[in-house]
Amino acid sequence: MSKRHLITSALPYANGPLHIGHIAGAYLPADIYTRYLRSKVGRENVLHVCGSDEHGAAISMKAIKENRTPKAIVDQFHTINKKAFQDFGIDFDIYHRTSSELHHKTAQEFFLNLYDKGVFKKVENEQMYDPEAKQFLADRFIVGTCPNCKSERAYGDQCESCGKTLSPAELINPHSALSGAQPELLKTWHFYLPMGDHSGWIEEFIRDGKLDGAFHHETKNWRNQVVGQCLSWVESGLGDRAMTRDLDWGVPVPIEGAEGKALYVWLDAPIGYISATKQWAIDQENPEAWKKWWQDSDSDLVHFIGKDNIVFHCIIFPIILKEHGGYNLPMNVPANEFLNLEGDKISTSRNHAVWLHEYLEDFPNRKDELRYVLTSIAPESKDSEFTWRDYQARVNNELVAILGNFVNRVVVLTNKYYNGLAPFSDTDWEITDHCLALISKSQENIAQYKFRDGLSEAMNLARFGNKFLADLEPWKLQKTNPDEVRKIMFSALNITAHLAKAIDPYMPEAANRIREMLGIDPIFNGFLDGHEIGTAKLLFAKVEDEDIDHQIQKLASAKSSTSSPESADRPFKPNMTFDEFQKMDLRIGTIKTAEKVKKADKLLQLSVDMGTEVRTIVSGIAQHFSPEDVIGKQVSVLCNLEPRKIRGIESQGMILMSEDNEGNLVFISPEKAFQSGAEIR
RNA sequence: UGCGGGGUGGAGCAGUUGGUAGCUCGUUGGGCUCAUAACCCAAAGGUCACUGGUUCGAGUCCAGUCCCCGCAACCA
Repeated sequence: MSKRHLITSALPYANGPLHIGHIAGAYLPADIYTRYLRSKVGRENVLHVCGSDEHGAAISMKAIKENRTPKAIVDQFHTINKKAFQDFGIDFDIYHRTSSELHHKTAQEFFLNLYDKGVFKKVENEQMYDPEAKQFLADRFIVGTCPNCKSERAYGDQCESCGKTLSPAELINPHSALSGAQPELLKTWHFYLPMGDHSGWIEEFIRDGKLDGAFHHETKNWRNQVVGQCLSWVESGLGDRAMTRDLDWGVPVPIEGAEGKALYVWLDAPIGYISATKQWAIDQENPEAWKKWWQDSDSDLVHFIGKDNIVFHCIIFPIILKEHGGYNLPMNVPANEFLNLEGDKISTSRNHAVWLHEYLEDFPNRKDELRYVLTSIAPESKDSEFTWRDYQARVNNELVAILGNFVNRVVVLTNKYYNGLAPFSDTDWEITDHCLALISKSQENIAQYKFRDGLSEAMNLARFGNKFLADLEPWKLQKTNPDEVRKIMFSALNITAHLAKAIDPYMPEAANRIREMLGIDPIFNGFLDGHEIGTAKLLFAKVEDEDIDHQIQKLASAKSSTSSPESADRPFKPNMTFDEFQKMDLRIGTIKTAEKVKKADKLLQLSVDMGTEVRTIVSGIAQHFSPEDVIGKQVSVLCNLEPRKIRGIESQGMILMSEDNEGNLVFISPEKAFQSGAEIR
């Protein structure tokens, strides 16, 4: 009986659509791995689960900002993303969601199990509460004066001026970053996971691949960045981590007296893999079937994720699974690095992204082209980059010229010489063995999570085919030795059939089209005498310059257009009184000196001549202007802003700037040279 | 500055336990014409970021320096 394989793909967060970075990072490698395994050990022994992650403060905040309900937001993106995955052909057995009742129940059961075992520490503390927004505030959402250095810009978790770690209660004059209201200190309590208690076995698990002293997995197949990041966490000491939040959007903590508390989203989300499996089992009308995937020792668990998720999947979730007991721990967590786009990182807020659903619209019937390119450049060991020119080059020079062309020549020749009836001959074992060797090399690479290498081995089969034809030149021999040509074409057809198998996990549609042309099934045992093949159809079409130009333009205009989510919605602020306006002391100043502030990328320290005095002002413009650029410039200065220490330097005012949608900055300057200190009214 | 990852021919990347530096694309020359001006062959092109060290021998190990990316911080 075959081993079973349970594959999970990171649950996409349901607050936005999917882009190519998500696909290249987790879903495409997971899909390739799944397809490979299904062909190897049978469909019934492989399960691939995923779903929307729909909880957490970020969705809650987005809902408040957009004046919608959290449910409306997650419904919207769950639907969009589910459809995009389907259209792209990611082979999930189920795409579930964490807002479902089944998930809530599952997560609560999990929590209770650990709670009863005393795994959590209940810690009482006082936490800031925003009476206007009516919610507890995360530490980062509280601003106040640092008790240590008196900086007024300290956050609830840390003061950036002196670097001291703080708790919100220590802040002097704290206020909410949400509403600006004075937060109240209310008593609350939370359950914490003392991760430090587990660091011993976690370290052994990550470093040596051992669990409870016994062999668990091969560490050499784990990626550097995964092992490195986990060990660095362990070495710097695992702390206590709160597993509950004071939040009304999430899985309620199922304990009496815990009303208004929800499970921490990172506790709840990975359990989503389990509840997804349960839902799948229910859909199969075999509700207990999920257990064999999660609990049988002959089932392998693999998590596909991006690098931002590493510690949650390699440290926190394993602790939870092990403490619960009876669950398998991951055999591998092949986390990818990040994919950049046209020289810049992908950014949802700046709309610098290639959205999956838009690609599918703009390039209909070209899923495999994107799968090919994203696999070729997958950020397996370091960040990599997608450019549209590269996409075009890879499709035209590799997919079209090497793969598509080879298949086309074979099918065209067979039709031409034999009227579509495959010539029958003895199997050339040298050729066949070579094909099988390439296929197994390709598959070994997949098994070791080296998808780029595996794809390249599959492509080598097409290269081998082209060379085979060029070396033997059947089109020349046909006139003098047609018998020999029959042998050659029989082999060429066999190579093509093997090629379909080799590319199947990577490009399932192209593989199917090859099989259709050859008239064969996925399980192929050689051509029989009298086998009929179909007519030649092009596997891939060239990508034209204008398509690429269009995409590049689209990216450029997306960056500056108001369609970006950040800039689209910038309503005017409420009216104020003339008195309030008069409180502002705005004047013209002239920049005399400028220098970069040490240890801060973005800060310039300026001295500004205000006529009667010279002021020191620290401004966050270092990435846009060098000191030489700004010396001598006349600018608008807000003079009576409360002085503030930034990086230890007191800033005595604020330079007024304007910023466009691309993030470019300009000074607000007088239209001609003017007297320093002149008032602006 | 803290943590992690990385710096290899024009571009994108491999280089396992140290032993003549590889792959894909591009470039140049040639061949072929069955094929989506596709395919095949050949060539040019690298002091493996830098500096020291260990070694008979280092891209590969050790130390230091510089640079890039992500996270963190900063952006009054």
